[in-house]
Amino acid sequence: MSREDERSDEPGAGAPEQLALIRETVRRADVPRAKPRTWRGAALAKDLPVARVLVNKGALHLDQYFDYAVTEELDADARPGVRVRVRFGAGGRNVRGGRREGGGLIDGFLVERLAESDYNGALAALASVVSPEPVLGPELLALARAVADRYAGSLADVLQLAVPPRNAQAESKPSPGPLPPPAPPAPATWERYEQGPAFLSALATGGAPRAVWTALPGPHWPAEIATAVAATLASGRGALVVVPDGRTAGRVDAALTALLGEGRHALLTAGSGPGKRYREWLAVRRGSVRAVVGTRAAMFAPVADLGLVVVWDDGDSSHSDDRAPFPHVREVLELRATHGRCAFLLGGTSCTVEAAQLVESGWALPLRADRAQLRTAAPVVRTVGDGELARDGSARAARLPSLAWQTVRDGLRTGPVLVQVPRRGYAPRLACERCREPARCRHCAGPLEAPDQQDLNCAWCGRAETSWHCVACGSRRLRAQIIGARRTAEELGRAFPAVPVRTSGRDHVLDSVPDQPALVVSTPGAEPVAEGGYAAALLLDGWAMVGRPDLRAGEEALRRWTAAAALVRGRPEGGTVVIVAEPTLRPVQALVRWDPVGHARRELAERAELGFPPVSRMASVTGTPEALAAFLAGARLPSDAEVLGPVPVPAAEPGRPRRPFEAPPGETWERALVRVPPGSGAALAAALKEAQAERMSRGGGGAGASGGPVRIRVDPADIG
DNA sequence: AGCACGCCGACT
DNA sequence: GTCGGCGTGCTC
Repeated sequence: MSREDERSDEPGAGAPEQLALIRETVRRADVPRAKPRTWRGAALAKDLPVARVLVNKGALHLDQYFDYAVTEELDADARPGVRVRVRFGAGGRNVRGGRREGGGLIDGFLVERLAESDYNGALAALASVVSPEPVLGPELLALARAVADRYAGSLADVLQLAVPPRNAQAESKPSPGPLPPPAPPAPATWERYEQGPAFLSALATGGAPRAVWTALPGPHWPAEIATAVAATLASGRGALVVVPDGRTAGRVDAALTALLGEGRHALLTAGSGPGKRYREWLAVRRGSVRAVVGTRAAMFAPVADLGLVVVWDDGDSSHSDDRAPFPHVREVLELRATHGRCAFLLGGTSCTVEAAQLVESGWALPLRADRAQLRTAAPVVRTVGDGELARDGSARAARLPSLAWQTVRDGLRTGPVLVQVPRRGYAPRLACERCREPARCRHCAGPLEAPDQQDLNCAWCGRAETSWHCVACGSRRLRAQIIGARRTAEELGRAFPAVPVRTSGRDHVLDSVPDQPALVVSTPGAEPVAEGGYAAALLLDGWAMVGRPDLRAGEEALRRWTAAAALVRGRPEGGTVVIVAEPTLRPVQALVRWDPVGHARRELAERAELGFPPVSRMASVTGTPEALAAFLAGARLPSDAEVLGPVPVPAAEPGRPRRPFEAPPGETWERALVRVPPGSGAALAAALKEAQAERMSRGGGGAGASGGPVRIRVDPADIG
């Protein structure tokens, strides 16, 4: 392959002159088409001799197809969807003596075979077909295209996330034949939801319902997801389930196996290793497995005849990919449901603002249980606020209010008790000292910060605030919120010396704990499942959660609290939750009433009023001040776009690895936010992509005179 | 992004 | 006459 290419310019080879001739000819404007005839003497494929190739390079101005000539030798293997290698790069031009070299071998995907090319020049030949396995089908290509457009990213970048790296061993093994569709499953615990059985029968009969499902607390949701998958399989279609982490994937996997047996579904998680994962992916791609459960990369899984997509717990941050262009599972599955005409199920024990918006806009219908069902499934929730803590003298001494104390003691008589403690490293947010209203900028409503503990600045637009007062109560005093709960958990352990203490956290996550008295101390998200449900839970991270400097702080707090509380036994079995947090706080009230949907809807209404995502759409643009200024000056943003900032972004600390949107150590970068009203999101993404493409091709892209590259992120996660 | 072309001044 | 500086533009 490549050896042949490099040798072809040796003296005496007849082809170079001929090639030069062809090139001279096609460069003239009166010869519009390049019709490849020969390549270094090698005959071209007789039928459809042009291969349209997506070159695997992320740069945006390269976000286009390139045509290559298909030699007769590669004709049979060079089918649409296969991985190919091509020569790409400058130097492929007509050098002295008509030789052609340079431009390294680069990977790509063959997208299409054509009779002729619309390129005004001579085509280079396909260097090789990496493997005849077609990995990029038309549906996956269309999806990747839509995701790239949605996020102002390049197709190549998205495909890097969507198509796993090749493993020759996995390809050499044939996948087993597909099993016939199973019988439709019984609704089982779906009966607890008013629309549950109707939703299942719509799936089983080939329908495409869309639902936002507020799952009842308790252990049934993995089986409920499995039942929805089984109903879809019964209709002869495939199904895809995406969950936040491998542990959760394991639970849904077990539920699917229990319901459907082995061989009907694939588990796509990083935990299974690249070889096994690629083998499973291939089984899906080849149509021998019709159902998939996996973590976020599985959102692109090429399930044949997709009939249902499911995302569980869409508020979990790991649903957001950490590589460009940072697609979010919920958004990608929305695209799949819309384009592929398939059913959509978004489930969780809590409710994100985005999920509430899907219902509000009429795109999806709510799938909820009535209050009676909820009262059976949910534990009792009690609060202990600052006031009570202060009044309760003995509590202050023990650093734990007596209600919490009693709840733990009583719970330990009948089973394990969960204690949720905050993780380290939450930056405090400024709020009104009296009423806890977050301190916001009066111009753009961004969060206020006090970087030097002295002056107030807006984290979004950078404007200084010199005379802040609370918009809710008029107070002029601010407080930064602080924590002290980890020690409390340690003290609890000492107070019950006869009871074993188990911990679950970042580097040591427990899957489950037995149904025996124990104190289980866990950070949010790492809570083990208790086999018979927890007897009680103590949520000690109230302030840390609500005080995070993030737009989603309230929603995120409620999500983590409900996730922990959902592991506790229901009210009839005596399940009790105590949360140490101010009972007037909105997410605390929502937990007590177990009303995550109401909370999300209120947040949504506020976001709409303030012009926040997801009602409006935002994108961040980051780079050196010069690069950012040049980019914003050159971009043809939609007329309704509003630019906030720029503000300086913190540089990375020299020691630690750089986070995605930090400046390199020692450099000063800035960030601007661009926001558009509902309906202009696509126009914004297109404008940003166009401006980036123009910039890359003109300014040389690199650290040239134009000030270096800028980074674009649609739906930035960290907007304060 | 790479990378080669090409137009310029200094060298054998 | 030829080497190599970097500014400019293209990649099927």
